[in-house]
Amino acid sequence: MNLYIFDGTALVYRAFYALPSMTTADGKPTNAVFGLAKMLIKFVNEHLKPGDHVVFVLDTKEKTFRHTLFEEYKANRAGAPDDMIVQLPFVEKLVNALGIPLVKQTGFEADDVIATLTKKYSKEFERVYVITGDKDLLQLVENNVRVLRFASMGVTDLVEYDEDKVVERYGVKPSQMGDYLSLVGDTSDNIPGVKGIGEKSAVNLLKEYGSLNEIYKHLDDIKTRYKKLLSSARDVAFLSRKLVELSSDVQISLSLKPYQGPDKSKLSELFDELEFSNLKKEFGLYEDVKSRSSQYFKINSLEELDERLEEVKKNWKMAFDTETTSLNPVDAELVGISFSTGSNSYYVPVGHTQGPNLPIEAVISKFKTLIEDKRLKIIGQNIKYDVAVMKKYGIDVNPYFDTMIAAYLLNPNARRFSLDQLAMKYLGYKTVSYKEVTGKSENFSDVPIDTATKYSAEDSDVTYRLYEILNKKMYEQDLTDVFYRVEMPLVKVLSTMELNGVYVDIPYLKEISDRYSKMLSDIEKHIYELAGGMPFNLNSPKQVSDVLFKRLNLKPRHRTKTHAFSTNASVLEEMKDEHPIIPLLLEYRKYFKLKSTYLDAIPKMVNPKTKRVHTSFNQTGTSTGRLSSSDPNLQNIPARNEEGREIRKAIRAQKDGWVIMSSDYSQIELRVLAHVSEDPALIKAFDEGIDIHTATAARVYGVDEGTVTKQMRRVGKMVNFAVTYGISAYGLSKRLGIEVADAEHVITNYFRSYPKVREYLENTITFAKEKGYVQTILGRKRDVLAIRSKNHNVSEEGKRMAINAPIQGSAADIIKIAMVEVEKRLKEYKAMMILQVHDELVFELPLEEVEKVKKIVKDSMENAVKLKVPLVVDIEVGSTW
DNA sequence: TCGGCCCCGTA
DNA sequence: GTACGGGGCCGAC
Repeated sequence: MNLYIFDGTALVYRAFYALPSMTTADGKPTNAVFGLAKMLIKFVNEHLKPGDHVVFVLDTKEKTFRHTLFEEYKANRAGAPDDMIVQLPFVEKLVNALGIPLVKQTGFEADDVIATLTKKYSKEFERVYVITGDKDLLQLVENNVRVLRFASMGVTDLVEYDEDKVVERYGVKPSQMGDYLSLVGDTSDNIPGVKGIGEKSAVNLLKEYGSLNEIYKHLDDIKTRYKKLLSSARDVAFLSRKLVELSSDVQISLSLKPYQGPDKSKLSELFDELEFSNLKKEFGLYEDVKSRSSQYFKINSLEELDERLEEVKKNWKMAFDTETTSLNPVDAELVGISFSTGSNSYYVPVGHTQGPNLPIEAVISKFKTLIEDKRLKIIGQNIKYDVAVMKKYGIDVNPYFDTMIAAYLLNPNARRFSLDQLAMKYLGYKTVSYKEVTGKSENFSDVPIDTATKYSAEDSDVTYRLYEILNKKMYEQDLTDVFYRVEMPLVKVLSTMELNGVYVDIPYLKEISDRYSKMLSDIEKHIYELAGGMPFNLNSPKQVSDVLFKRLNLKPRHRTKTHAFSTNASVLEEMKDEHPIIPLLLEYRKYFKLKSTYLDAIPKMVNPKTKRVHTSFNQTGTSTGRLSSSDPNLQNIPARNEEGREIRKAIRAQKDGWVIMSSDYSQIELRVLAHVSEDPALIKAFDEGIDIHTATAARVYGVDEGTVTKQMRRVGKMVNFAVTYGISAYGLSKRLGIEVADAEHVITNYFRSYPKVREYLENTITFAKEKGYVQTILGRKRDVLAIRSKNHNVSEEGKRMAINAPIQGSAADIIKIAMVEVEKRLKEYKAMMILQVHDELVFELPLEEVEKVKKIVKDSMENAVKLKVPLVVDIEVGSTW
C-alpha cells in the first residue's frame, strides 16, 4: 500500500512549459491541463494498485512566510503567465473528476504541505512517493520515501529517485540537498544561492565539510577562491537556506482513503469542454467506434450495387462521398463513390487506373434514380463539392445534411472542420488520412481499389456517425432552424454559383498591368534617388522602415505588434509633408498592391475549360455567419477609389447581349440594429427613408438635418459604423482623428439620441457574460467567452465581438435567405447568380431578362425576412460590374 | 516549403 | 473598435 503525493503546482508549471501552446476552438489555453491530464491518466492506469492512496497538492495564492523573508522570492512564479493561470480552475476540475483528493492549505506552499504529509504518513505506508518537477523536494528522500521526476522534457516518463540516485545525480545526499540548493541557488524558485558557486563547487564543499553551517564554521580553512565568494555572500547563503527549508508542521485536515477511480461522466464532460477527444479515447470514455463499426465492402458488380442501393431504401438515409481526380469540381473526374447506410459502408470504383471498375454510365444512372428520389435524405461532409461533381454527371443532388456545416453552427469559432478533425472531436476516432492512402501517387485514380475502399467507405461511415451525433446536438442547441432553413438550402446555391464562375476580361487587365509596371518602375527610381541613390526593396517593410527612420531620420510614429516602427498607410499619411519620398511610397504601395493582388493574380485563376474564374465560397469560414471567398477572393475586388473601380470593370458578361446586375442592401447592418434595439428614432429615420448618416449627424450635433455639412455627415457615418463594431471612445477618436474626450462627447450624444440602442448594447453584453454566447435573429450562435476574461483588454474585445456578431451575423442570415429564394425563383431564367459580397448579390444575365429578374431579385431580397424597418435594395445594371 | 508578420483590399 | 483572404518578405526547417 503506497501513498502518492502529487506536487500539483510544480506539475502544472512543468506541463505548461513543456508543451506547445494549445487552445480550444474558442481560444481557451489548455496545454497545461492537457499535459497534466495525460500524466495523471497514465499514472492512474499504470502505477496504482488497489489500496493505494493519492493526494494532489496545490499552492494557494496567498503569500507565505518565505515572502516575508525575501521579497523577490518566487518573483518568477508571481508573474505566472495569464495563459497558465486561467487553466488552474480546470486543473482543479480535472483532479476532482479523477477522484483525487485536493489539498490547498492557505499560507503554506505545496512543498511544505508535501513535507508535512510525507513526515506524517511515512510510517503508515509501505512507501511514499512524491511526484514533482522540482528538485527541492529531493530533500525528502529517505528509506521509504521516493521522489518521481520527469525524465527529460516530457510530461509522462518518470524517473525514481532513492538515496543512491540522488547521490548519483547531484553528488550529495538527500539530507544535504537543502544546503546544496542554498549554495547553488534555484532559478525556478528564485533562490539566489551563492554567486560564483556552481554544482561542482557546491558538491566539493559539502563533501569536505558536510553542511552549510560547517562550511561557514571552517571558512578560514578554505584556501580556494571560494573563501571570498562565501564570505561576501554569507547573508544570502543563510537566507537561501531558510527559503529552501521545508516546513513540516502544517495543519492539514485530510481523511485518507484508498483511491476509488475517476468519475467518468464528470471527466468526459470536462474533456468535452476542453476538446480533449483523444484523451477521452485513451481513457476508455468512448465506445470504440471501430469495434462497433460497420464493415467496409467493395462493390463488384452492378447486380450487387442494386442490392446495396435497395438496402439504402430501408430507412432512406445515405451518407455518400465522391472520390475524384481533382479538388476543383470543374476539372474533377469521378474515380469512385462510397455510401453508407448507417450500418454498412460500400465503395463503387468507376475510374481507377488498375481495375476492375464498374461501368461508369450504368453506375451514374443507378445513383441518379436513387439520389433524385425525393424520399432520400442525403448526408455528406463538405457536400457542396459532391453536389458540384454530381451535377457534372447530370445528377441533381439536394443535400439534406452536411456534417461540416453542422459542426460549424455548433462552434463557428473553430477554424477547421475537416472530417478527420470532426471524427476525432466527436467520435474519438482517427481516420485513415488521405496522404496515407494516396502515398506517392498524386492522383486518386492511381490508388488501388482495395485501399480506396478502406479510405472512402470509412469517410462515408464516419460521416453517417457524425450526422447522428451532430444532428442531436443541434436540436439540443436550437440550431435546426438556421441549419435546415438557411444553411443546407444554401449549399446547393453556392455550388451552382461556384460552377457558374465569373467572366474576366483578361486583355483589359493585362493592359492596366502593363501601364502600372511602367509607373511603378518610374516611382521606384524616383524613390531611390530621394533615398540617397541606394536601391532597396520597396516591398520590405523592414527596409522601408530603415530608410525612413534611420537613413532619412524621419520621426517614427507608431510601432507594430512586434515593436518595429510601422510604415503602414496611416503612418505614411501623417508623414506626408515631411519628405517628398512619402507620397511616392504611398503611390508605389497602391499600384503594387493592385497589380500583384488583382491584375496579375486573377488571370492566373481563369479555368481554361470555362474561361471563367471559379472562386470558392466558404460556408464555414467566419465566426459570425458570413461567407468568405477564396482562390481567388472575389469579395475584396477594389471598389473604393478610381483605380480600384477600373479593375472592377474587368468583370463583365461573357456573351454578347448579356449584362451584369448588382443588387445591394442599403445599410443592412444599421437596419438590423434598428430592428433588434427597437429604437424609435432609428426606426423613424429608416421608415421615412432619411439618409441615416445625415440623421445621426443631425442628432449628434443637435442641428436640423438640412444644415448637416459634409464634415458632420462624415462623423455621423463613422459613429454609425462604430456602433456596430462595438463602440469605444478610443477607437472612434483614432478613426476620426479627434481627442478621446471629444469622441466620448460624440458617443454620449449618440446614445442620448438613440437611447434604446444603448439599452440594447448593454443587454447584449449582460446576456453574453451570463450565457457565454450571443445569437442572431435566426438563432445562429457564437461563443464569446473572452467577455469573461479577467484581462481588461481581452474582455473589452469580447464585448465588441458580442456586439458585432449578432448584427453582422443577422445581416448574413438575411442575405443567405434571399440567395436561396432568388435562386429558386430564377430557375426558369438564363440569369446566373455569380457573386455574393456580404450585402450585395451579382448576376450575369441576358439583357432581355433584366426587367423581370430585377423585380424578382429586389422582391426576394427586400422580403427575405420581416423586420421592424423596411429592407431596401438598390440595383444597378451595366456591361461590367 | 511553411508560418509569422506586415500590409492592404473588401463589407 | 467588427469580419475576412492574400501577396511579399523573411527566417526556420
